Amino acid sequence: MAEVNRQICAAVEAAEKTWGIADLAADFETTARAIRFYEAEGLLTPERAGQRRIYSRRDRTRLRLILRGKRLGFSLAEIREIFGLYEDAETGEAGQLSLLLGRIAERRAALESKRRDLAAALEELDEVECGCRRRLGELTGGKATDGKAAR
Amino acid sequence: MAEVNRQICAAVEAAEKTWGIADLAADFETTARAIRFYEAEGLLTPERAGQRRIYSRRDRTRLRLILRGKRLGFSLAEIREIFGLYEDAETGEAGQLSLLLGRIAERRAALESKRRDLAAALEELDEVECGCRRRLGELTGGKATDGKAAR
DNA sequence: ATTGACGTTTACGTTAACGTCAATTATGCT
DNA sequence: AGCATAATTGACGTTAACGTAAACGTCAAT
Repeated sequence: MAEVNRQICAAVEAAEKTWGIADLAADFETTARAIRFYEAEGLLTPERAGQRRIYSRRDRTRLRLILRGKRLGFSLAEIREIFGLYEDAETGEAGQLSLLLGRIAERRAALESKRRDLAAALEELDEVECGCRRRLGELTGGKATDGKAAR
Repeated sequence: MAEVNRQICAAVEAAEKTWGIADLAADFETTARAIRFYEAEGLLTPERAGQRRIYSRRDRTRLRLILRGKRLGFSLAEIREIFGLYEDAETGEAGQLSLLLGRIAERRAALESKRRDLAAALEELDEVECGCRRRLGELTGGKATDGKAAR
């Protein structure tokens, strides 16, 4: 039994580094519950050592993509779709590949639309900050130090 | 009666253009229900003509901000907070204004973090597309090297 | 043999952001 | 005046994305 475990450990170490679910949760600042949920949604497929989940470097990459997608406002369903797209890009047949390029173009359009939204938001924030600084200058400048008359 | 209506119309036109809830829903590709919900959440405060809601240009701007925020993955609570920030920038006292600059900096950090996420996502999409095109080229163009590729 | 730390499954609870439907007004048109 | 159309309120339903709790397994160290 312990013999078998040592063999497995050796094999795993030789093959690749792995992590437990708590490690992932800590490293990515999420929870074990969330990670299991993503698995239930088909977004992660970790190995098993008996009952326990064993996460590889590939699983970590996936999780990073999931969380990034979430931060960008994508639903798990959309993220799953994107993963399918990534998958197809590697395994797809020629007939599907040109179709795939279309889906990739859609994704790109969605992302660039989001980029425009982001740029607009940043720009407006700039304006707000400018107005805020100007107002601050008026309020404090007109009281004690009367150096420059903002107008 | 028609006379009164004409007067009202004239007054309204002179003052500012307005819209009904259905107009807004159509223009922004959302629903009346959602718009009412945003109001209930304190994100919109349209005028009233008796029962009915009357939306000004300012309300439209607000709604645009709301929807953009949502597309960027912000919750309505966060959006409400941002609105409060915008509000304070105009009405705030000097003591609050420097505090406000801090909150603005936080917002900016959040947005730029999101921009990095976005850039990374676009970059990876590029890689996927490259791989996809390469594969497509191999499958349709090159059949000399069919050692393990084709079936 | 027990304890304690971690992990698992199952199941029900929760929150955000609306959708849906019903019952009422209000408005515009004829 | 009468009717269709549109808007409002209120109530309940729904979906996504987990949280939370219970009950159990496992393994190393005491």
